[in-house]
Amino acid sequence: MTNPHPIPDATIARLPAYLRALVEMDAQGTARVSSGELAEAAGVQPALLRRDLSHFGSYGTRGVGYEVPLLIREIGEHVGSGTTWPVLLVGVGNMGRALATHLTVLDRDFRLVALLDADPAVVGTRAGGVEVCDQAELEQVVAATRPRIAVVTTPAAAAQQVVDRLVAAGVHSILNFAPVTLVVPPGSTVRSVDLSQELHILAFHEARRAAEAVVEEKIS
Amino acid sequence: MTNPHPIPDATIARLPAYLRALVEMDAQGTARVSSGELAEAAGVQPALLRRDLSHFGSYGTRGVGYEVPLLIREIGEHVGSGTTWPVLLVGVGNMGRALATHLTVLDRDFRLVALLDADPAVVGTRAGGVEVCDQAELEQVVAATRPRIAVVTTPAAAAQQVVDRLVAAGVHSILNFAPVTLVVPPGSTVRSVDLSQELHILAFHEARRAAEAVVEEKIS
DNA sequence: CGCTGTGAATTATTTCACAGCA
DNA sequence: TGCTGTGAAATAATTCACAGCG
Repeated sequence: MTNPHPIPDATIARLPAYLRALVEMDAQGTARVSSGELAEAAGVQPALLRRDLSHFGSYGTRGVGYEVPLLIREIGEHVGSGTTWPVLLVGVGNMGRALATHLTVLDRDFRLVALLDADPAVVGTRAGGVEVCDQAELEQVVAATRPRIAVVTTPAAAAQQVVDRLVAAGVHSILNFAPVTLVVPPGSTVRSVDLSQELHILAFHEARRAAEAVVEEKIS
Repeated sequence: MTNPHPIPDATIARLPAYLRALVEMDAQGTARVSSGELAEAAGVQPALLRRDLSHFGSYGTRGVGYEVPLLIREIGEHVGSGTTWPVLLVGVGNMGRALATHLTVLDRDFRLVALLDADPAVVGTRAGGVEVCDQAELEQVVAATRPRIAVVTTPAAAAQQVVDRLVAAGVHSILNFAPVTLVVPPGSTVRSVDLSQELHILAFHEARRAAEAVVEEKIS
């Protein structure tokens, strides 16, 4: 019923970075890594990497390290590499178009199965090799293409409504680029990426640095 | 020297969401909010909102709540609203172009001051109202336009080198969209946004949901 | 010997719950 | 009265440090 070890969210969020580093090592012909090497490539502390992996099992050899191909397989299984996840994208503006292309070109684990937009001028055009359908037909398109993940790049005002419809239609994993805080019922997952917020966080750090520079100047 | 209260990173990361919710409320003519209302709009618990704000001072009125315009001013000051931050973008591919437009159109706190790309075919074209310069001239462009924040949308292979040059040139805040783990010296900040990683995290949750559905089926 | 896996300690973050003020 | 601000408690995440194994 409840899991023996609920895997920390923070761990899950780091798995793709480990996997990427491993794939790169594999491509360069590296057969084994120590936790120190892999941790450095992924930008974390060695102990944290070992702890993260330990949540899933024991894949290393003491005194030696990890077999790269084995670890790729194990982590890959957890983050769903190998499977090809069907993805729906809603909102084919600048950003949506760029993401559609990106997705189609760059990642073999995800396949764009449908595009939706509310603007009649955009419906019927193509992006990432897929024709844009009318957003009004969201439910039918979901039923026909059965996406497991949706990317939302609509204007902020439309996003919550779109997400509600997606969830009702059975799409429970959503990646949101619209600048709004979205709510979904438990059992569904939203992750949001927000350019403006990211920049404001950086601006906070910049402002902080500027303030410190002033203090240092006063001291000297 | 060291700060009296180091403000938690987690708090900083939430400030932009609070600010956005407040700005929306202000636009709708709401003059006051309780922590409960604002917390709901930002998708957090009321106590967490109050704790976050308390790191900066005491802006509310007991028994009443917060004055929306006052709080906008206070939070805005911390995340650098009001100032216009000059931003440089490196790597004018699909994604770079979309972000350049996005940035120019959507946010008054940030201004695109320069674009760089390594591809001679792209140099000289325009995006977001700015002409693309040669990436080889990064140092000169930085010296001339003095960006405080850089957005990196180069291919993965080029990103670390670009970041090294940016940091050396005095740009200490970087938003990375390239699919690599970047390292910067202490005193600089990188934040990374990675489509593929985000999708893999969602895939993990999807896989988990699928597994649970199977378990439930077995029980019934 | 060297590196993994992991208890224990530490640090960070969130939530509880209520005193205190407008 | 009702809501803020905040000690204290609870929870989550990370790091230390070392036993244990190949």
